[in-house]
Amino acid sequence: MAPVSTGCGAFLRGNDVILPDSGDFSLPETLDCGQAFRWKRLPDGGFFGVARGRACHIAQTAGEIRILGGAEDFEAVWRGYFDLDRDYGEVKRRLSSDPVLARAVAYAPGVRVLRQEPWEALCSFIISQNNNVPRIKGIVERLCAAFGEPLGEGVHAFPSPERLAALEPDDLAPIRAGFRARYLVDAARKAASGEVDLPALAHLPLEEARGELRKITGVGAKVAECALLYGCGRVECVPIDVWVRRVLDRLYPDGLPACARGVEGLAQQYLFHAARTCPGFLPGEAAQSSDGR
DNA sequence: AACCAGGCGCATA
DNA sequence: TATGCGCATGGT
Repeated sequence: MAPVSTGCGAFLRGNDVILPDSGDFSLPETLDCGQAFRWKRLPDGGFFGVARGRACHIAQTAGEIRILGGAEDFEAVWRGYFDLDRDYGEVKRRLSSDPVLARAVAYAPGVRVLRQEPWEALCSFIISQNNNVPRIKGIVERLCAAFGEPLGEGVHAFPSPERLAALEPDDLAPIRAGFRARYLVDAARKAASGEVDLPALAHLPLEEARGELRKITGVGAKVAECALLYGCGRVECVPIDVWVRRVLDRLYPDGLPACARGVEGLAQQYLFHAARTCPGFLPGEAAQSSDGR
C-alpha cells in the first residue's frame, strides 16, 4: 500500500487513511479535552466531527487510527488539523525531563493540540467564557445548525464571519449564548471587514497578534491566547484559565520549566487535562469526575 | 436555593 | 495597576 503522504506515516487502505498507532494520538484524549467543541462520540467508540467545511468519521482500534473518507480530505484538512507532521514523541520526551510535566504526559500521552481554523477557534473560546464544556458544545452546535452552510445529511459547516456579521445580537437568541451573543457579532463584523485580519495572526509578532484580537469586544487575554494557540498554530501561547492558574500557582510558582520553551502551549494542554481530570494531580483538589458527551 | 462554569468589561481607588 | 461586581444560561 502506498503512503498517502510522506512524513506522518499514514497510508491508504481502500478509501480510508490509516495511521499506525504511535502512542502519540488518542481520540478521546485529544478530541474531548476542551480544545475543540464539535466532536461527538459515536456508538462504535469513534468520533464524528466537522472542520474546514468537511465532515469526518474517525475510529481507533488497538493498532491503528482509521480516518474514513479518502486521501483528498486527509491531505486537504486532517493531516494539518491533527498536527500529524509534528513529532509528539519528541515533544513529550523534552517535556518529561520535568517531573510534573512527566506525570501529566504519562497520564494522557495521546493528547495533541489541534490546528483549528482561526475564526472557529476565536468564536468557540468567546463562547467558552464563564461557561462549561457541555454547554459550550451545545451553543456551538446550535450556531452551526442555524447559520452554517449545509454540507448534506443534516451536517453544517461553521458559519462564516460574513454570515454572522449580517446579524444582530438578538438574531442569535435561539443559540442561547447569553451575553456572548454581542461578542460574536462584534467579532464577525471585525473579521469580515478586515479590521481584524485573522489570516495574518499566524505570522504577526505575538504582541501585535494579541493586540489585534483584543480589538474585539469580549476578547480578553485568555480568549486571545486560545485563538492564537488553537486557531493560529502559535504553540508558544499559554491560555491561563482557572485550572492552569491553579497549576502555575501550586506547581510552578516560578513559571513553566525551561524544557517547555517554545512549546509552552503544548505543555499547557497536558497540564490542563491532568489538572481537570486526574484525581490527585493538583495538590489539595478533587478533579472533575466527568464532563459532557 | 445558592453556586459554578477554559472570562470580560466596567467602575472605583 | 488592582480588586470587585454583574452578566445569560443551565446544571448540580
